[in-house]
Amino acid sequence: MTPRAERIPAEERREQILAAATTVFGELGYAGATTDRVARAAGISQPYVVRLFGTKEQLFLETLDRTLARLLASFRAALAEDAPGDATDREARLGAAYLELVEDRGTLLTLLHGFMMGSDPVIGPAARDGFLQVFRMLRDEAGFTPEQIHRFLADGMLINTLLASGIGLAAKRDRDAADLMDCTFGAHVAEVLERASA
Amino acid sequence: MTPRAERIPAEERREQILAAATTVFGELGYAGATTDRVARAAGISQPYVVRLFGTKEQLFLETLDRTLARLLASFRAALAEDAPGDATDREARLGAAYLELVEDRGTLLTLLHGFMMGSDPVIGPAARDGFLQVFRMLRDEAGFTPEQIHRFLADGMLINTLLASGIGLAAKRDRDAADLMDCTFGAHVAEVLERASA
DNA sequence: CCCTCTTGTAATCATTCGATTACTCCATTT
DNA sequence: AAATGGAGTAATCGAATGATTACAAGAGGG
Repeated sequence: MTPRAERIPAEERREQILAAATTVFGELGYAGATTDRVARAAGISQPYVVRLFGTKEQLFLETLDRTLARLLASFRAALAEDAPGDATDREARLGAAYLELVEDRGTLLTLLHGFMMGSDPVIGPAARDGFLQVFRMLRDEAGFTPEQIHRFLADGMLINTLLASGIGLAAKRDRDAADLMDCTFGAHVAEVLERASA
Repeated sequence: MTPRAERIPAEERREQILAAATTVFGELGYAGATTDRVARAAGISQPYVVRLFGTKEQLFLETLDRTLARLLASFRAALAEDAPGDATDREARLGAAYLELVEDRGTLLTLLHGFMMGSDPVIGPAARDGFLQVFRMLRDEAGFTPEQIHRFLADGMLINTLLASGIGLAAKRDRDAADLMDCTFGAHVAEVLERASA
């Protein structure tokens, strides 16, 4: 039949699909997402997604790689800003970089869904390796102390979880939910989280 | 055909199924788990699981309730120990209670998988409500300060994520993985995590 | 002894989903 | 103008899965 989608170079189309997949996998997880939903989000047909990536598993792996690369790139950019080399200052800059990533819900949620798949024989190792890349970055490139690493990762995971649970939506009606977000991160971060949940 | 499974009162059988479901959902998540795997883990047939719980969704909701109840009960028991009422001391006792829960991988992982389902119209609200119950407990019953709540939840989520990712397995072979666990939680907690991942 | 209720299964159904196949359309080349 | 190859889809297939149905087997009561 007449192709509805514009004809676009395969390389560019792959990138569109990966962007769509980041959103869909972030929202529904690996098992919950379907190749058809990714295809619709990318504006093309389901078989084409499969043809360009081989399998759903491979699509997820490439999506995971892409989100991890974005995370690391964002951190490295924050570290590269010309600023005093103080460790506390670097911590603040990385924190700000993380908060900017929250704006693109899909990136952080896809990463988190990857971490949750530890028992998968293929995705599990890939996700663990990604986690370790982040760890090494904080240790070797950011020069964080163990305690700084601990705090940074813990705060990140809490943000991820609150984001994934969609508690920002509840915060508009539920007083306790709003309290929780203010309480755990202060008004500024809470506002970012709430905005991203909408 | 001759029933292989022993005849057991329905109420008791439900509890067995919920225990099995906690393990299976914790490992595979809601979408990734099948009613058949839960049934096999409980030693009965798949249709019987469906009959006793109606739908897979309902089974997950009840499993979630059960895990949340266990978490809260464990915390309340820790708070009830006769000991000086100091807030820092309560924090330590709740932390120890949490670490004990890690031993039963399924409980914490099922909760975490529930939190990840924020976009589900039925499970999402239930999971958010569960999160808020924990929050209110820390605030009202444990008397935690906002900063204490923040730290406690953040550490919990990091533990959950490391547990889910199965990084304890990698720690045996990968030096960085072992470093990560030691680094973020100190040798004691790292050992618990490693044991629970096996 | 029969009746009935509870516990449980085998068989099967309908749907969903990932994947495959065979095709169309269009641009470029020769 | 015919040939080639890349971009894309419709149709369909097979496996998996949640759910339904119909049935079996034992326990207890009258």
